Parts: sequence; C-alpha cells; structure tokens
Amino acid sequence: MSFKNPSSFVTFRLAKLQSRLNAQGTAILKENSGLSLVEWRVIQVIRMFDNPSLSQIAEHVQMDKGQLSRKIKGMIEKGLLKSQRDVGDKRIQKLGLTEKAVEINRRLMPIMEQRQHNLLTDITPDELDSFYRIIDKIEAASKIRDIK
Amino acid sequence: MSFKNPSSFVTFRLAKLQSRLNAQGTAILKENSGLSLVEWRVIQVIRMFDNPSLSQIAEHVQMDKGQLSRKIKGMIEKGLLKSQRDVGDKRIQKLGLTEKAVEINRRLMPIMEQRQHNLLTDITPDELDSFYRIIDKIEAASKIRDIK
DNA sequence: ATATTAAAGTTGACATGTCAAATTGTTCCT
DNA sequence: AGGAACAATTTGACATGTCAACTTTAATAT
Repeated sequence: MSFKNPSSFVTFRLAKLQSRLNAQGTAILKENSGLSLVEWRVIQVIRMFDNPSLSQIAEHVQMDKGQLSRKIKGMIEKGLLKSQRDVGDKRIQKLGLTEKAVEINRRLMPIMEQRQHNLLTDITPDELDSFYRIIDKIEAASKIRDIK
Repeated sequence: MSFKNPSSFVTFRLAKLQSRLNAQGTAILKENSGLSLVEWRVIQVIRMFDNPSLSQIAEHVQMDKGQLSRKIKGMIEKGLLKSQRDVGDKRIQKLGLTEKAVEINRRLMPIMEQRQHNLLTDITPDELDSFYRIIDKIEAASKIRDIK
C-alpha cells in the first residue's frame, strides 16, 4: 500500500464523501422542510425504535449525548417530539414523535428514498451488499479502544 | 428496498461510521502529536501536491474555504506551514510545509499507516477495490446540483 | 482601455460538535 | 438500611463547521 495521494487513506476518502453527502442532504431537507440533518436522523431513529431514550438515540446515531440533549430540547419546543418520563426509571425520558413530526416524515420520506435511489443507481445489489459488509468491518475496527 | 431500520439509508450508515472514525483519528493524533484531524489532512494534501493554494486544498479535502483560511493561519502561527505569494497571480498564496511539519509527518506516518492497516484487516484487495469504486459512484451522484 | 464579471482569500455571525463536570436517580454491596 | 459506584441527562466552555458578505486582484468582453 502506498501513499502518494491523500485518498490512499480510506479515512480520507470517506471524510470527503461524507462532506459532500452532508451538504447535499442538508440542502434537500432545507428545500423540502425545516429540518436539519440531525433532526431528520433523530426522527428516523424514534420512528423505527420504540420510544427510545436519549441514550439509545445517541447510540444509534453515534452522537454526543450533550449535543443530543440540546437538540431534543429544541425539537420538543418546535413541536416535533414529545417526551415522557419512564415509569420504572425516573432518570429516563422516552421520546416519541408528535403528529406534526409524523406528518413531516410522511411527506419527506419519498423524497429521501428517491435521493437514496439516485445515490445508488449504477450499483448492483451484490456490490451494495459487499459495500455494507466492508463498512461493518471498518466500523468494527474503529472502536476507540482499539487504537494502536 | 425497505426502511425498517435507519441503517437502510446508506447516508445514515456512512454518517455513523464517519463519526467513529473521526473520534478514533482524533484520539490517535492527540496521543501521538499535537495535530488535529484537519491539520493532519492539510499536511497530507500539501505534502502530496506541489505547494497548493488554499483553494486547491479546500477542493481536495472538501472543506469550506473560510474555515480553511483560519486553520491555515493557525498552522502558520504554529510553525507548521509557510506561505508565499504566487509570482504571477498575487491573489494566490502557495502553501508549503516547514521542516517542523515534515518532521512531525515523518514520525506520524507509520502510526497512521498502521491504523489504516488495522481498519482494513479482513478486507481483501478485491473487496477494497470494489469499495472504492462504490464510493466513487456515490460521490459522483452527490454533487449538490444533482438534487432531485 | 475600461467596465463587468469572476476568482482567491478573509472576515463575521451563527450552528453544530466535543469534552468534561455537575446533577439526579438507581443499583449493588455489606 | 446506608453508602459507594454507576447510569441518564443536563450544562458550560470551547473547537469546528457553514453561510454569506466583503476585499483585492485577474480575466473577459465590448
């Protein structure tokens, strides 16, 4: 493996891609809703898991809990989320979508699916499988404690 | 294609991976140098291209020019970079590494190569080729103007 | 030539991300 | 039960990222 070009680093390559995808995603959401990328992701996680707690969401989106705490506060104020203290464990707040968020999601979902479709044209299902497998492997090797 | 799980979105999957890789990369650099991830990347780009301008670097790392402008100012103050006005075009500053940066890079490179090696163990050269090809395709489809 | 347009870089305002300490409630140990 | 250790969330301080306006110099078009 040689390093004549910065892109020889996978991490470099991925960072560059990520930067583009973020910009594109943000732009699409801006054009079609008032949501930020993070808000969209949070909504997806809540939608797909059953009234998750803040920590669970943070785990799924791999986001800082502090940041998420503030984000969620904002989303509650915007009327997107509702929170409810857990019955058993009073530290935990279980989060759910409001009707408003469900509505926005319903409208946005086809657009975001179309975007995904656009991103993946020219990629065969086999290739995509392999892609996800590799992502999994890299992610598995990227636990912080595995350093060195 | 169904969306029962947020990871059905490639973008979601990639964002999560990126978050981990950033954290890991930052931690490795912190442990072994005083560089930030961005500084490390900037050094790589400068090293591998020939005294690039700020705009060229921004293009290679897909970073905001404003942010980069400040970063580079900081790196010059830290004695990592030297800049020189272009002879023909006085708007352009050509950037180069100082001996100090070269030295740090020399020390860091094996560590970062090892990290890359760790990330990619278990991945065959064929798989990796395919991985890069797919990244290229997705990136090609992620130009902002391609929205919708 | 000179007016218009565009490129390189800088700056300011503001949003987002990161890290660590603080708070509140839970669990575990004896 | 009583206290140590732990987990969920919040908060503060600060770094990084994003967007748009602005300055200076260059390229282009009449």
